[in-house]
Amino acid sequence: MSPVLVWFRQDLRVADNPALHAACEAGDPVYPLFIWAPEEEDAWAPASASRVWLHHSLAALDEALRGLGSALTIRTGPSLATIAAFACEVGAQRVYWNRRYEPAAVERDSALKRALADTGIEARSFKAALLFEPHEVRTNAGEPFRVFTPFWRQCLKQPEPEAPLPTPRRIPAPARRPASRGLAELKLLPRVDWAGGIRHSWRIGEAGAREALHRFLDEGIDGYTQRRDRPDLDGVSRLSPHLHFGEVSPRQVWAAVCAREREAGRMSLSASAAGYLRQLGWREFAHHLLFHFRATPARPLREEYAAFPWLDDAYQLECWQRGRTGYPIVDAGMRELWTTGWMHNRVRMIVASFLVKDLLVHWRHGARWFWDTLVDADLANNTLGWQWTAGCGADAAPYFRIFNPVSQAERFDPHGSYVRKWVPELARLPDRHLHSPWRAPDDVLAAAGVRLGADYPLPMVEHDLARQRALDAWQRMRSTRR
DNA sequence: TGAAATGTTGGGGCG
DNA sequence: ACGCCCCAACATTTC
Repeated sequence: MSPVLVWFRQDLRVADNPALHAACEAGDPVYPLFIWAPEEEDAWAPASASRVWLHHSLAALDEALRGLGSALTIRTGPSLATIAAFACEVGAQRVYWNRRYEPAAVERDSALKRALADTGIEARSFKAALLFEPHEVRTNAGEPFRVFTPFWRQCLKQPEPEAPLPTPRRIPAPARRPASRGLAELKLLPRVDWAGGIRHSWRIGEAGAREALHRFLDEGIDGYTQRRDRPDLDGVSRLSPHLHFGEVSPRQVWAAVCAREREAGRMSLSASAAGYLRQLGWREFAHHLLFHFRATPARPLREEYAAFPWLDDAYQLECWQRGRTGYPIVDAGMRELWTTGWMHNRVRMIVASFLVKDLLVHWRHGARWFWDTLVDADLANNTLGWQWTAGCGADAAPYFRIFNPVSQAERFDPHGSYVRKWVPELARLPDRHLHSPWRAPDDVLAAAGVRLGADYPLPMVEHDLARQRALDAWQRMRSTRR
């Protein structure tokens, strides 16, 4: 008998779980373990919305494990001491886990591996969260990639991602269940329950992830390239939180998309399927960048941007956070985020551009707010997204690419149904005035029951002026560099 | 995975 | 018939 610990982190699933699968192979007792150690995540411990998700996802994992004859043991950190004590307690000589790629996790895990080896415990880690390991994809010069397209081309030249592993038929259980903390003791749920919108918007856990994937394959993927930029339509997979917590693996998504294309009788991937897989590619790219450029959560990859003259007005930041900027598409997005823990990606770009360029608030404040409020908050994706918007990251939008919140709204929410859903006080405005109510004639506003400045704010900045101000600030940064 | 400013072209109205 | 202007449509440049 050689018991083995399986340390769960961001891989809260039983299907296609390499660490769990390997642990079950020999028939020795398996101890599924989760350790709550937020202080080990540097400044990026799971925040409010993520904790809600984590709570329910752990409950779902425990249930799935029980269905397989096992159960989840919950302990609190620090990780090293907890694992060492647990291994000693149950006589385990082996600890298996699936790899993470955040700087703090990488550092902690490798220290842990060494420390365990010193005490004669075998530690093995597995690839589970990504299709391609960040250190295995390199430019011809042996450097990490900084541009997405060549990165993804290189990935597609690699051997095809492995087929997903099956769920273990049974998880060998020890004779005696080890002591576990109760999930409630972790206090992941808020004391004042504001999380109803999140619970209502999602089915959290592995079964919910599978359901979302199949819904998307059945009714979403065919029109993906046409519909993916339309927040008013139901055109995206909404898999991001499930992927973040590892309730579904990118390998499973990859395999399911390819299988569906074969069923549809296609010889090669449709544009929509390829376009969707390319989005998984952005996720891979984000992890590649975070792994190789570890300071980027706090510092711009393009160092000249460290000198950018941000304004950082706390009141303006708060208007943005609360969805009271006076730009309907921005406010709709920020309110969708606050209510559901998620925002459509096109709208993320619009609100991010507004914060960083129209308000000149440092992208780190935006990144932090997203970190607190998104159920899919992911350090790699969040960092890439904000540095992309701010123009200071890898393959970033040039700084002068400034979104016009009105024309973006007119293009991507043409009938206004997205704005009407999240900014109901404007719902009765006609389409042509909905996205720019300050330009509506008084009688139109009156007929729609809107008093600007009372029912809905006036624009906090004038976009044309704000745009020019941002370009000026950028010029100033460029001249101080010399 | 922009937007605005500027330049070019070509059709039509008009004297 | 011709030159001229206007302007929309499209292309290019610039931020």
